[in-house]
Amino acid sequence: MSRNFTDETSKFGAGKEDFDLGAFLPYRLNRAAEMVSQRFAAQYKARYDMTRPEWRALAALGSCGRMTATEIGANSTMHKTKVSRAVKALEDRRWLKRTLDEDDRRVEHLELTAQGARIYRDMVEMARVYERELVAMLGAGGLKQLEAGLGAVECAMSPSRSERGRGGTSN
Amino acid sequence: MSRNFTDETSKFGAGKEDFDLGAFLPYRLNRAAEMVSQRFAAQYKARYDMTRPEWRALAALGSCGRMTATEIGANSTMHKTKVSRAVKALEDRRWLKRTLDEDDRRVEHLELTAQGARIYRDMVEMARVYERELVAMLGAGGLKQLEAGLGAVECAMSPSRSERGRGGTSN
DNA sequence: AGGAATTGGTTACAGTCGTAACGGTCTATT
DNA sequence: AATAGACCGTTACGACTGTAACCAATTCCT
Repeated sequence: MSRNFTDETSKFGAGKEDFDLGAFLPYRLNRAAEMVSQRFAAQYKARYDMTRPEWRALAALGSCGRMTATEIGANSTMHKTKVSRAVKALEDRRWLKRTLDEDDRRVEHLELTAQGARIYRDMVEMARVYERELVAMLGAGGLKQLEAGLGAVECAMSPSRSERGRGGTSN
Repeated sequence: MSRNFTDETSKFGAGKEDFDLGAFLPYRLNRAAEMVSQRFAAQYKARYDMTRPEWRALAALGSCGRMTATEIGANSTMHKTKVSRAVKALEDRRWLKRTLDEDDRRVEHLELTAQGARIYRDMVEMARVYERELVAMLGAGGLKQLEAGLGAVECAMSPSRSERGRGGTSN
């Protein structure tokens, strides 16, 4: 039949094939990210019925001032289509204004409207408050370690190793 | 019209309303998690055409040996429906066997088949290799900091604060 | 005993996502 | 000048997801 993990509800008799998903880095990272960003997402979803792509696009535009869709994608690591849809949603709410480039009529410059800028400022305030809460919960030490660890990941994963699956501006 | 972020492509003239998405913790965590788990997901997707929920369920079953769908959800933090679909997919490939509980006929006990266990062992090997790669890229220091930081997040977010949006076993 | 409430698990539905294909525009090569 | 290639942005399509509703079995309470 199967093998030796039949009556034991834990993993310690098998010796070699014990694997704890809860200790697996990708899993832990995902879970932490979900928990941390879900809380915030719930806030802006409740307040503005905004999706995460929309918030990212808004944030990019708010801080950079005027960009193309491609630039938003690069800045906030979102796929083309996600950006396209988010931009359309923001435009539908009149938070965003498109302007065709005169020299190159493929690109359109995106800019927040006055109302969009108001929302952005409010969102930034929410983000700051949330981050303060987060820092309070993490403690100064935890925060420092987390930031260092994230830095290491970002550094390790960026444009390095022999990428086999292609990089790009996906998800 | 709008405001004062019209001709500056960066953020330093506004003084107060500069906000860098790239420094925002939820965003950074998400990005790191995506990068780290995407690489691995690409591997098992290519090798076994497995989705992430399927891998999580397989991992839970492989290490715990015999559980109910609800237990899998709790162990791997997945929503009911995700577990249900993943279990069905695994069953369709004959990697998984269901058995109705005699005493309580609502619950079904799930167990890997011999073939499922083989796949699991292979996947665990892949996971270990990948984690070693990861550790090599992070460096011993980065790894330690990341784990400490993740620990802080896990500790801070678990069953604590006055949850306003309900917790649960979602995504 | 018997109805209400709870639990395990599935599924219809609407929303979201990425792939791939597309239309329109620009650039390079010939 | 004309054709091939690259690029910006959109969209049809299939795959995946969570919400809510559901069925069936069990437990709780009176």
